[in-house]
Amino acid sequence: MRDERRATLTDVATRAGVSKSLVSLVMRDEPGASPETRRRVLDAAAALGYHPDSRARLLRSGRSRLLGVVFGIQHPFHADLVTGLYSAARETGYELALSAVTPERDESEAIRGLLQDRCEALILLGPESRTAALTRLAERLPVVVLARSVRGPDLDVIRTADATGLALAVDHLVALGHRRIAHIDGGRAPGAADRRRGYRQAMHRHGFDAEIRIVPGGLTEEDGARAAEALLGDLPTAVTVFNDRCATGVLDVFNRNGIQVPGTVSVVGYDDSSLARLAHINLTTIAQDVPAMTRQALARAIARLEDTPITARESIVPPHLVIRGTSAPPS
Amino acid sequence: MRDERRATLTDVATRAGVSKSLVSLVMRDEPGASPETRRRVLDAAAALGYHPDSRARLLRSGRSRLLGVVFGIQHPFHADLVTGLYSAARETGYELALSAVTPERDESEAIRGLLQDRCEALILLGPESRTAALTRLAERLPVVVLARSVRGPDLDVIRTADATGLALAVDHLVALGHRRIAHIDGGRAPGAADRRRGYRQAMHRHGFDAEIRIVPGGLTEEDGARAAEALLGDLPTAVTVFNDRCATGVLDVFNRNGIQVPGTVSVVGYDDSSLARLAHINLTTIAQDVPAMTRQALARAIARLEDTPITARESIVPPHLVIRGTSAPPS
DNA sequence: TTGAAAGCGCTAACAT
DNA sequence: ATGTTAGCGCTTTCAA
Repeated sequence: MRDERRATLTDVATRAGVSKSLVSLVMRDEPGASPETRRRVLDAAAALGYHPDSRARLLRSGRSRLLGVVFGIQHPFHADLVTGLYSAARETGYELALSAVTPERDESEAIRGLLQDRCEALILLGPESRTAALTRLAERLPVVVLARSVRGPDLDVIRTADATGLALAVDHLVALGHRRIAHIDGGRAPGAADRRRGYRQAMHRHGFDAEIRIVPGGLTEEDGARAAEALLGDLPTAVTVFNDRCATGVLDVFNRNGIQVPGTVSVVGYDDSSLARLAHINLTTIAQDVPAMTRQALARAIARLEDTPITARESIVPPHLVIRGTSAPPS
Repeated sequence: MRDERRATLTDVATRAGVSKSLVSLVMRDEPGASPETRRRVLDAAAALGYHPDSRARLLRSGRSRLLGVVFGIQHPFHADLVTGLYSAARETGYELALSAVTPERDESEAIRGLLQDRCEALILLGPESRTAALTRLAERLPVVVLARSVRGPDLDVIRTADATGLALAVDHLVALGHRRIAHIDGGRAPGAADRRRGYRQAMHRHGFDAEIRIVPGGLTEEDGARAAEALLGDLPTAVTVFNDRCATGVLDVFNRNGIQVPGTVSVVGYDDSSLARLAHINLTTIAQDVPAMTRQALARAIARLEDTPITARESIVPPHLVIRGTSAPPS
């Protein structure tokens, strides 16, 4: 069974008693074949279990219609973005080729794989590569950077207004009556600098310069746990955290130490990842607009490929606050 | 820059002043070209920035050397498996093609994509498809099922001895002095039935039939949290949980309710996912041998493709216990 | 509406 | 050691 050669276009043509060209047209849903022929071809194809060979197709047409996506497999928010990208790719005529960054497979390797697959454009999720490397890459093919802020001549960037996001968090907490608000940051992670700045500016705007307190954090639960421990000696009444994953580490340490959330300390995360939505976490957080971001990323990549004129290289998507159970007035 | 046509084999041949065949040989590192020619070709290729076109190559050679991998993008343990698969694929001469299952993209769609890419074999991580569908698929190409137990004529299965895993967990707890040990199960998830059975058998073996208590759980933090709440009214002294993710939900609810872990209740997870290893979670768990499983999965797929004789269709990898901080003698 | 022929970039079989 | 030829499965002229 497995050894039967796959059916080819020629097989279908023979069986349907027409030329290859006609079969080609029909398979691509192009006009130019009579309804009668169309039906015959379709029948023959079905009977033979024919599936077009994308490689040959692409080889001939000189295009792959493949968009490469580089993502961090350990990163929950990237999972959300990939989910969005798949949805956005529907009906565009382009396919996604995934390439994961793992602890043992770095970004350049992930990118190399996609280039070899002849992807026409690349979408990079929170890439760690240096700006110079990204710029060089963008000389070869369109590159869309998602969820990281970079400036490069040929780079398209779709990102959240991260500073605004943190301002929303601080404003929310201030509105609740907080003023001793700390920030657990993301270190050198993409977006961390902007979020730090947003926090600082918002605190300043409210006249709480004296309360500004930035604790070194990171992107993982572990980083959050460590940061929370550092906070234990001198608790603020509220904490904004770099991301949801880090925030769960914070919550965990607070729980273990009998610190009520939001009773004693309020916690606000960032990303609105699936983590935050879990009933027992129920984290107040800043939501990045994943559908908008992924739709735009795809649209941008395709526009570059099809030479559609584009004005802005950078697109900044506004975030919004999602109030859940970890924020309340100070006691 | 971007518009320059990519260099082809012919370009390199012209530039090096040799035939295409020679270039082809050199690029594939095959013997049959003089060192002098080899150098000239390599120089020319470098000068032109030539990269072989894998599609054309594969079209011609009739093979894609592509192994399709279907995984759940929201599933932390799958992330570990994919990481292992990438490492295992190094130096095999085969490449991995990833296809994700997302909330909006089901398994059959993920598989369809890979088939269209002309993958030669498929590796499915904890597939949800029905046995009949998997069997039908296996008629078309070699299929290796990872981390799920299925029986089908042409299916290769690599999985952990899940019943043994739960026996290890129960034995460990019994050795510590526990006898009121509950199990939060995984419902209909892959592996759940075996783990339930392992729990039941181990309890029976220790003569604790009267203490057998199975609580409906699931794969997510949420499921774990719900199950833990169900337990609150009548706490056992120890709980074995379907997987680590679910166990973190359990831990969280216990923390919130002031229940000491492991003081009041011991908790043992399953998977040894990156989650369990986090310092602040520090979960005692059953480790699946990811390197062994992924190495075997790859080897099996390749063996099928190369008609290497294989005796067993099913390979059962032994798990082992990883003792961390969530298990201790009952108080 | 249909078909014949050329060729995408490459490898394989066969010459030399 | 090197070159020539044919053709993988498809799309794309172009002609009928």
